Amino acid sequence: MPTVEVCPWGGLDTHSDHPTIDHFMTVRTRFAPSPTGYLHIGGVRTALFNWLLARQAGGQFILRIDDTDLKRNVEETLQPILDGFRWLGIDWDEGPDVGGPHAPYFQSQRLERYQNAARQLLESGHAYRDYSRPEEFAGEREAAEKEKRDFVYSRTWMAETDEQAARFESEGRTCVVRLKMPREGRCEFRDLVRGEITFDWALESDHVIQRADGTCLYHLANVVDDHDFKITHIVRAVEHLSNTPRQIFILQSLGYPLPQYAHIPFVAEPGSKNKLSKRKIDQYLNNRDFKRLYQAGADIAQRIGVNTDPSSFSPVLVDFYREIGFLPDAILNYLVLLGWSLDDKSEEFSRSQMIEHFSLDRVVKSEASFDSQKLVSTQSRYMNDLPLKRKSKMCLGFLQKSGLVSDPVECEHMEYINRVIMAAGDRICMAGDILQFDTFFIPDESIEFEEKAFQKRLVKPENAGALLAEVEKVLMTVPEFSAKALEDSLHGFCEVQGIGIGDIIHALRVAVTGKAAGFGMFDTLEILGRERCSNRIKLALAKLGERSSNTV
RNA sequence: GGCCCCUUCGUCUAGUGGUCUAGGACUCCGGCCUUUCACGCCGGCAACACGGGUUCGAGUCCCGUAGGGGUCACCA
Repeated sequence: MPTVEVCPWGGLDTHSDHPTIDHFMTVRTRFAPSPTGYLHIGGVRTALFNWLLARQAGGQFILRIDDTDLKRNVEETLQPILDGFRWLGIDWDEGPDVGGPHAPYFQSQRLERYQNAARQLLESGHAYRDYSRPEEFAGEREAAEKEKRDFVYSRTWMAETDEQAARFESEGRTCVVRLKMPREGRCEFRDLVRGEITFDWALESDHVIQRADGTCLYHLANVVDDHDFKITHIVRAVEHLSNTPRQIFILQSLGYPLPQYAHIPFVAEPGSKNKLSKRKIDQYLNNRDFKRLYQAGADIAQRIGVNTDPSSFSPVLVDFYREIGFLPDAILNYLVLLGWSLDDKSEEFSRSQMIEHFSLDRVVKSEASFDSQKLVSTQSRYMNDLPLKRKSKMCLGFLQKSGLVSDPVECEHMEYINRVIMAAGDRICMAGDILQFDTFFIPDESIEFEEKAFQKRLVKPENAGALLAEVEKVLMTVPEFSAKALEDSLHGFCEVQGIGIGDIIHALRVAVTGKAAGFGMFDTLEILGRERCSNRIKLALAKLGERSSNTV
């Protein structure tokens, strides 16, 4: 078996120039997460590419659970992953919860299938019982390493007949099943992203596919399942590239057709080419942009009572974005451009546009670093395009979770919230940003004046207090308390006083909001309303009076 | 270390031998607008890893070198 011809179902010529889709067969792709308790952003990217391919071709996207080796509570650790996909709108046609014609979709429930395949491999001579003890096998490998030569197992403890097996067993040995890999020739296959790939068969070692206790290993399970589920395109991260020869060997030995392979680059760490990992958050936090995103998220999370421990709350995990009010479409748009592009200009892709335009032949080969800035920028664009109603609904959730607004919300209060959100405009990037404008939702007496701003705008300018007191009178007498009328009145006031509008507005802003920066001044006044503006100005003046009497 | 893969601005990318004096996006830096912040608008900085070929001509093809990454489990 020196060379492999890639030839999937339907007689598709994989060496043609149109490798993406075979119109004669249904495209079926899959994503096979391990139930780890969280959904990794890199995994989402891989799933997205698979999903896109299936949706584009009108095929199926399957979710299969790789739990062969896991003793932990699968249900509990799987749920966050399913929730994550649902939130993102990446739906699966077959898999957990939805079932399907090839059920079960949990590898832990398919052991028998793998054992049958192992038996078949044994019978056809493509695998053998190996009675070596672990230290014996390892010893051979270490010896090879020491002598700096390629390791080729001697197969000393290989049993191909029952007599041989009996002899080893009489020595008290137990056996595993190993692949009997070819020792000459090359394994050649075509990768939809990388082109022709070649490996020497002789360098592939005899991998174990079944343990002594009868349980089977990942590569066997993987290949058997992909075949059983009729997967046509294996789109996976490039770290699986070197696993492909042994999988092809299993496939071939079992007489199964080969799927199309596409090894996509993985998502790399910010500013490096290492694979993005959940465990290295502390290190990523040294990256300015990454830290900024994390901090923005943590600020929001703290106010709504979400744990901000970076081991479970981090920009590497999808949950992070859901917690702080990102839009799924924005995340998908960002991710689809991480390793894929349509042309030299297109940046915006709705779901349907992604489905329409995505193609594996435009996937790049090199790894793409995770860039939190660009993700935030994409999110910001999507948020600004969101209709007010949806934006308000998202923001309302955060106001309620932080206790700023009652749940359920009163109808007339909703109108007030809408006005705040409209005035905030693009200052709200993620929905949780609404909490930065909490000043509009607190009782007047709870207002806290930013110390620095208070000093600069109220304490330091000599006549600020007197001016502010005058302004308060003006506000009380304005016939209509609207942004437009307020603007006119205040401009008029400034003219009379012979000052610029800038001489009063900063003090006014600090007085009514407590903050140095915010939305348009007149919008702010209108939203707050006459009475609250007056209350707050009086509070500010009182505080100012306290100050001067203290310092005198 | 063996094998495999990758290498264009800080980042994501366009580019398939000839207006590429390398285009776009994000970031960054100026300026304008302005009552603050943000937006917006205008402008700017910034890249073909290196060395050999092939060719009239190379970011684009070939060969080396260097660098980076992945993988070499009775993990997935």
